Amino acid sequence: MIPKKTFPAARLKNVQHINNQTIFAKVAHSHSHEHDLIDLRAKLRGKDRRITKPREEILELLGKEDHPVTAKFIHEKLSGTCDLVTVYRSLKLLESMSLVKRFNFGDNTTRFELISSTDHGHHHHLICKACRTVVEIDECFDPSMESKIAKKHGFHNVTHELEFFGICSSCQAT
Amino acid sequence: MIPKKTFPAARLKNVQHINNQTIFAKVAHSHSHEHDLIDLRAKLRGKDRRITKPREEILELLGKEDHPVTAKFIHEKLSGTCDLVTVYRSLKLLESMSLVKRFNFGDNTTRFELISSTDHGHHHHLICKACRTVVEIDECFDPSMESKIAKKHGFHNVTHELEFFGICSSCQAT
DNA sequence: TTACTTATTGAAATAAACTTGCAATTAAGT
DNA sequence: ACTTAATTGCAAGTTTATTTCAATAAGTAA
Repeated sequence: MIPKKTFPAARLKNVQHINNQTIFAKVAHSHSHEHDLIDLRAKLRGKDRRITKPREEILELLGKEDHPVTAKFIHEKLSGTCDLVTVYRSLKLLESMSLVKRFNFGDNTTRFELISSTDHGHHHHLICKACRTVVEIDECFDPSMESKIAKKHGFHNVTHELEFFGICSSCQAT
Repeated sequence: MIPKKTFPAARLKNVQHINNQTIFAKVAHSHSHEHDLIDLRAKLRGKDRRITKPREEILELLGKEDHPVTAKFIHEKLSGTCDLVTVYRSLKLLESMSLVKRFNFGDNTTRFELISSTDHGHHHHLICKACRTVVEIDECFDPSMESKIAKKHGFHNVTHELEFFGICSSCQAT
């Protein structure tokens, strides 16, 4: 909410700056890129589900993105090929098929990211509170913490969402 | 979103079950309870800001709650004493004064919690994906991880949001 | 290919969360 | 008590996401 006001332009255009981290991510993605479409076909087969142009296009677009993006962003990028409603519906489907993961960076909009085969979608983000630049983070804490918490409170299938927030180097200057 | 459909009643009533953890939290809160109002007065003084009934009431209500609650929930609890808009505005003010913290559990609604003097608002939650029960978590990972990430990417003032999700013991049965 | 079945889409309406503008109110200094 | 301006309430407006339903198109079988 705070950055929404302070940097409307950045939010509107959904700018996501490039740095070493993201370039790396981009390379990693383009490798598994066409594999995702095969995955889509495989998962849809024999399930009263259909392989449609919007679904393929959204998956392809996500494959090219370095960071989680909003439904609105996808719709704009696809400019006219399908309705925003279809984007929402497709993302929900792709999520249910574990091809896409949903993120929330605290600005009241959901972002979606392709689940890469390497980390199974489990990684975290470092977000600049000023300009909303996103950096992908590989590090994670010791998984024993999770199982300890699960055991302590009698929960099963415990997972976690972890995001880091701060001020990036270029925003520190200004 | 998924639990929204599966358990509409739980979400509607904003049910938050009681267990050992939450009872503990309640006790801890009621101690610092009146201290928060003093805090409010101190922070508002000499700043062209006013101590108003809605602000006091919201702070008092949050002091009695064990878990983050929505603006809507606060408005309903306060039943008619002030408008929902005022709740939103007050929460924003209280947040800016570091008296309240904003949380996002991935269901498209913001929840607010009083920042306790003991942990300075830094703690995490374990949320049941089925019934939305919330448990307060004291554990956190080694802070060196945070500084490492900050340094690596040239970020300053790095903080984090960490939430755990799973299925609670009573939902496992059903 | 053609026909058939039904999942999927688009468009409009709806819902929910949150914000904004403005006149009326009220807290706080004098 | 008077004055000033911060705050509130109400109505209207945004934004994000979902639902309804007729039209479309994907997959299957002849």
